[in-house]
Amino acid sequence: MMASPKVKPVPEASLRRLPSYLHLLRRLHAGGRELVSCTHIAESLDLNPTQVRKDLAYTGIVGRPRIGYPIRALIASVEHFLGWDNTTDAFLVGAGSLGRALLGYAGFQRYNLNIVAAFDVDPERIGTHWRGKPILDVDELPDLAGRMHVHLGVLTVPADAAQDAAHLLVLSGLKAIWNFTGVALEVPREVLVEDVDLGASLAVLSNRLAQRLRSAEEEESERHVGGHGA
Amino acid sequence: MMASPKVKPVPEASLRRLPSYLHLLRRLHAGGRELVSCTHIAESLDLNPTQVRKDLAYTGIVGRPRIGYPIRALIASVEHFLGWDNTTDAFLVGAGSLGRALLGYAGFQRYNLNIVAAFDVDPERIGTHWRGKPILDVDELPDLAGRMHVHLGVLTVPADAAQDAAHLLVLSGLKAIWNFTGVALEVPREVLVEDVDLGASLAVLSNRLAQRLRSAEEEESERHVGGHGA
DNA sequence: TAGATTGTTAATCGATTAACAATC
DNA sequence: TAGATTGTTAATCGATTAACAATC
Repeated sequence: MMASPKVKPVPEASLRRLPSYLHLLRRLHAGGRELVSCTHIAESLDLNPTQVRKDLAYTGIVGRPRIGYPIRALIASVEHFLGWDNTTDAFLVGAGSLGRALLGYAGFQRYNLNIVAAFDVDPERIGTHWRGKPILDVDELPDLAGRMHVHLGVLTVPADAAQDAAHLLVLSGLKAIWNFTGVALEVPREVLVEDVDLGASLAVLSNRLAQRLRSAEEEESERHVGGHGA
Repeated sequence: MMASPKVKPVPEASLRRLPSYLHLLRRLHAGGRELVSCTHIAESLDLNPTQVRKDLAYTGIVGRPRIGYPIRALIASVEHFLGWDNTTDAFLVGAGSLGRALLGYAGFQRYNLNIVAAFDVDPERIGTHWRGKPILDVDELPDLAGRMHVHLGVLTVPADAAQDAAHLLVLSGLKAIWNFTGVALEVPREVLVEDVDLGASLAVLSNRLAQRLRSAEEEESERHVGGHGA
C-alpha cells in the first residue's frame, strides 16, 4: 500500500512563486482590499496571468469569472497549501556564523517557522544562548527530536561535517532537511532535502557580471580601433 | 552599438550547477588526482553525463576523448568563467541580523567574494565594526562606491526598505545586486539582480512535508476503516 | 446584455536526455 | 586495434504561454 500514488506533485517552480503571491496578497489585504484578479497579481509581479492562475489553482482555490478571488480566502488557501497556517518547530544544527544568523533571523515568523533550539559540537558554544535560543550538545538531538515531535532540521554545519550531520538527523527521525551547506546530501528517499545554495545563486550573478564587464572592455577597445561589429 | 549582440546567455540552470562541479573538482585535485571524466563527475553528483559535458563546454574547456579533462585546467576554466579567479569586492546594505550573518560568513572566500563594508541607517550601528568590517552611514555609499570601484551590492535590508535601497545602489553606479530581501526589485535593465529567496526555498520543503504528513494521517485512518485505495 | 475574468485545452519554448559519429 | 569518452545532433520531456469556451 503506497502513500497517495496518484497525486502528481506540484511543479517546484510553482511552489517557489507562491510566497511572492502571499507577500503581495497580505499587503493588499492590509490595504483594505477584498478582491483581486490574476491579471492584477501578474501585473504587480511582472508575470504571465495564466501562470498565476495555474499556480493559485494548485492550492485548491476557485475564483469567480469577472470577479476574481476573495483575498482573505486566497491567503488562507495558499498558507494552508504550504503548511504555513500552523507553526512548524525546527532544530538548527551548526551554530557557526551562518547558523547563529538564521537563529536570530526574525523574518521566519512570516512563514510560521520557529527554530526552537540549536545544536553544536563545540564545548564553548554548548550551554550558551543566542537570541534567547539554547545551544545544546548535538548528542541530545536524537532524544529531543522524538520527545518534541520535531520534523524539520536546518543544517548550517561546515561542508565537511554536512553528510555526517545529515545522517544524524535521519537517524533521529527528522523528515525534512533545509540544507545550507552547499553539499549534495545522501539521505533515504523518504527524507526531504531542500538546498539553499548561495554558491549557485552567486554563480549566476558573477558570470553575468563578469560577462558584462568583459564586453564593456571589448567595446571600449573597439571604439579605439574602429569597431567592425561582433 | 549594442554590447555583444550575438552571445546567447548560458542557461541559468547550467550556471547554478557549476559551483558543485567546482567543489568536487577541488576535492579531487586536493586528493592528488589529475584527470576526470564527465561520467565520473556525473556519478559523484547524481547527474546525467551529457548534461555535465554541456555545462563544462560552456566554460570553454575542451576535453580529450577516452581521457577526459585535466582537473587543474578545468578548475581554472570554471573559475574564470564565473569571474571567481579574481577577488570581487562588494558592499553590504542593511546590517541587521541577516546582514551581519553574511558579513561574518567565512564561506564567501570560496567564491573569492570580499565584503569590504556594510551600510546602515541606524545611528546605533553606524561607526561600529562587525567581524572586522566597518558599518558606515548609508549616505556615504554613493561616494565610496565610485572611489572604490565596487560593482556588487548585497542587499539585506528589511522588506519595506528594499526598493528604496535598491534605487540608491543603482544611483551609486552599482551593476549587480544580490538580493536577500524577498522583494521583487524594480531596477533598470542594465543592472543585474539575483534573488536569494528563503521563502521560496522553504515553500518547496513545507509543501512537500505537509503533503506527506497529511497522507500519512490519511493512511493511518484508512487502516482503521479498511482502505479502498486512493 | 456586454465584456472581463476564470478554468482548461493546445501550441510553444527551452532544457534535459538519448543517440551516435569522431577521436584518442 | 578496440573501446571509452568527447562533442554534437535529434528526440523527449515538462514548463510556460497562447487560445478559447464557460460564466458571472
